Amino acid sequence: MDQKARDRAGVEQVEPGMAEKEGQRPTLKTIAFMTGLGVTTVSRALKDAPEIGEATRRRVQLVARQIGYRPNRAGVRLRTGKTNVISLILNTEDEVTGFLSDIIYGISEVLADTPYHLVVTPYSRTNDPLEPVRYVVETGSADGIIISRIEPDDPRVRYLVEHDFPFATHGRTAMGVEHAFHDYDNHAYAAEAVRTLGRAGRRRLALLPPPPTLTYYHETRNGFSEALLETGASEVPFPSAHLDLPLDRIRQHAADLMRRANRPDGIVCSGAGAAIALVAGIEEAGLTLGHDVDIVTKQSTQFLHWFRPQLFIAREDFSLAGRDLAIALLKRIGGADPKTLQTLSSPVWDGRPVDAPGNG
Amino acid sequence: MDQKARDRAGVEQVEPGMAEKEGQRPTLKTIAFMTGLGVTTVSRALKDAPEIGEATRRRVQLVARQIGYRPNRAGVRLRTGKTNVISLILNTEDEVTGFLSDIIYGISEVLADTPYHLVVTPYSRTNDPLEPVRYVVETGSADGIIISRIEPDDPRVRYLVEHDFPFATHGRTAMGVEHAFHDYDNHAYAAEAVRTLGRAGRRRLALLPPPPTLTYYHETRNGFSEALLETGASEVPFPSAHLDLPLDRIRQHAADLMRRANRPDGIVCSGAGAAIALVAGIEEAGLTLGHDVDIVTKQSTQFLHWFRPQLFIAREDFSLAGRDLAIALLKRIGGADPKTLQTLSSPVWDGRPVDAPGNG
DNA sequence: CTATCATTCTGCAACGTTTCAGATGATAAT
DNA sequence: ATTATCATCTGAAACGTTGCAGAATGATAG
Repeated sequence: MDQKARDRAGVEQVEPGMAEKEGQRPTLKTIAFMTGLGVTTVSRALKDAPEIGEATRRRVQLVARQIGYRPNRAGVRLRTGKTNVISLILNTEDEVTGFLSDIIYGISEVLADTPYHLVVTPYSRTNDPLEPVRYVVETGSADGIIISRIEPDDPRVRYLVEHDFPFATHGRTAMGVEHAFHDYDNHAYAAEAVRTLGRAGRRRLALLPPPPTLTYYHETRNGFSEALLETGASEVPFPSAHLDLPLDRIRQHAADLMRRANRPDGIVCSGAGAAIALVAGIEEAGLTLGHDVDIVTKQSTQFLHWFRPQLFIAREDFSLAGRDLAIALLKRIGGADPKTLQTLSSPVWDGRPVDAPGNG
Repeated sequence: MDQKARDRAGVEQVEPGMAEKEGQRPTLKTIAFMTGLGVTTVSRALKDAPEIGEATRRRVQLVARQIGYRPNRAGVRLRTGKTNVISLILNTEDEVTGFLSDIIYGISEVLADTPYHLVVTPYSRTNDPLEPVRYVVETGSADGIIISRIEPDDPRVRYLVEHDFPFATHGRTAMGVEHAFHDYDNHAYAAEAVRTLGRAGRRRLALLPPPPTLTYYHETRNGFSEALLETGASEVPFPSAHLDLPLDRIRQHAADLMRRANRPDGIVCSGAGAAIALVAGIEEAGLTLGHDVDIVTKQSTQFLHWFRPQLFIAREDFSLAGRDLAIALLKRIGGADPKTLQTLSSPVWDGRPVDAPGNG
C-alpha cells in the first residue's frame, strides 16, 4: 500500500531522515533517534534487560508508550524465529452445532492479553490430517498447535512429540506419552447418563457413540458399559451409528432402531445435533420421547430443552475447553512440563432434574 | 526451538556452510548454492520474471520443488510489507447458532488455494468496535479485513476507506461509499416471509427484527412493511424485541406478546436461535405453532424442521457468505474496483412448502 | 599511576526476502 | 571497428529486530 513511500525514505546514512518518517509506524530506530540512544540500547531497555540504567530504561519506555511503539512482528519473527502465533487446526466437516465458535472465543479470550494471534487452519477430512500439522512445523509458521478429534494412537501427536513442537490436544491419547490436553470427562458423562436413565426406570439402553476412531469413543463406551453393569441394565445394540454420520442418516438409523421389536427404552447420545436427529427418528417411528423412550445428551448451547423438555441434558462448555487449551499451550511454549498441563472437565447436569420420573 | 542451531551456522562468508544447513529449512540461498546462481536470480526465477532465461527458470523451479522450498513469510513480510494474512474480526457475543463455523469454513476454502492465512480477532461488544480494526491497520498485521455487524453509517467502514485499507463487509452500509460486501437479501426474505404467512391465511403479523443499529434491520423492516401493504396484512407491534437479546429474554417477550389480546397470528423471525425461543414462548403461553400462529424463519443448519415441522424456513448459507467475502477481499487486495465486488444472496425456501395451509 | 573491573552503552552482523543499479557478454546497428 | 541494444545474470542495500563482541566511562584495587 504505502510501500513506495517507505522506499523513498531513509536513503541517506548520516541524516536518518526522521522528518519524512513522520506518518510512518515508529520503530526502534525512531525511538533511538528521539532519545539519542542506540537502537540496541532501546531494544534492551524495552525488555528490561539488566545492563540498562534505571533512568534510561524509564525514559525509553516512556517515549515508546507515548508514540505508541509496537514491535514489528516480521522483524522479531525473522530474527528470533518466534512467530507469536497459535495455530488452531480443525476439520472442515466438523460439528455443525456451533462448537467451533465457543472454542475459538475461549482461546481468543486467553490470547487477548498476550502478543499471540490465532490462525485458523481447517482441513478436509478427506485429506491427510497430518498435512496441516506438518506444514506448521516445517514452515515454522506458529509457536504452538491445537488439534482436536484425537485418536488413541494419533499420528499427529506422535509427529509433534518427535519434533518437539509445542501443542495441546482437545481430547486424550493412549500412547503412553505425556502431552498437554483438555478433555471432557466422557466416561463420567456416559456413566451418569446411564444412571439417570436407570432412575427414570429405563432398563434397555442404546448408545449413540462418537466416531469409533476417536479416543472419546472408548471413554464413552467404557463409562456406558460400567454403569450398565452397576445398574443391571442391558444394552440394545445400535449398529454402525455414530456422531460423524450426517444428521439425516442418524435420523434414519434411529427410526429403524425404534421400529425393531427389541427397541431400547433409553438412549445415551454424545452430541446435541445427533440428539435432535434421534428425536426426529423416534417420532417418525410413531413413538413419544419421555414416554416410550428417554434420551440423555450433551449440549453446549442452551436451547435443547426448548426443543424437547423431556431431554436429560448435561452441559459441555467449549469455551472453557478453548481457555484451558490456550493456557496449557502457552505454558507449554514457555517450557512447562506437559504433565502439569492436563485438565479434565466434569459434566454439569442441568435442564430436567436427573431424578425425575421417565414419564414426561 | 532450534534457534541456537541456526545461530551456530553460517558464520563464514566465503564458505556458506551448506553442509550444516542440511536439516535446515531451505531458503533462496540454499537454492542459489545448489544451482550455482545468485540469490537474486533465484528469487526472480521463482516468480517468473521476464529477465530470466527459460532454461534457468525451469532449473530453479525444479530444484525448488524438489527440496520443498517455501518462501519465508517473515522475510517477505519484512521486505515487502505484504503479510499474506486476512483478518476476520468478530463479536465475542455473536451468534450462538454456529454461524461462525460456516463463515470460517467458507473463507478457508477460498484461502486454501492461496498463500493467505486466516487470523481470527474477536472483540467484546462492550469494547470499541473500532479498536481491532485500528490495530490491524496501524500495525499492518494483515493485508485485508473482514467485518460483520455492519451499521448504515459504520465508523469502521469510514476508517478503512479513509486509510485506503482493503476490506469486505458482511452486510451493507448506507454511506454512499462503494466497498466490497456480501449480503443476504433480507429485504426479499422478509417480504417473501410476509407473503408466505399471507398464503397461510395469516393477517396480523409481528416482526422479530435484527438489532436496530444494524443495516439489515432496516432492510428486513422495509421488506416486511412493503409486503404488508402488498398483502393487506397488518402489523402487530413487538416492542423492544430483537435478535441481540438473550434467547431467554426473547422467550419471555414472546410469551408476553402471545398472551396479549391482540396477539399476532404470524411472526417473521430473522434468526434460527430466536425462532426456537419464540416457539418456546408461544407454547409457554399455551398456544400451538401452526394452529394459533405461524412462524417464518431463516436457518443455516438443517435441523430446524425437526424442531417443529410447522415452521416456514428459508435457508441462509453462511459458507457461501464466507467464500464470497474471501473472494471479494482478495480481488480488492489485488486492486479491483469495489463496485465489482458486491454480492447479494437470495433466500432459498425449503422445508414446508410456502403454499401449504396454516394448519399443520 | 597503572591494571582490573563493573556499569552502561554501542556498532556490526544476521535472519530471508526483494528492489535497485549495474555487470557481463553477445548480438545488431552504424 | 565502434557503439548501441538486448538478454541474463549479479552484489549491495534495506525492511526491523536481537545477539555478540566490544567501547567508553568511572571506580576500585594493586
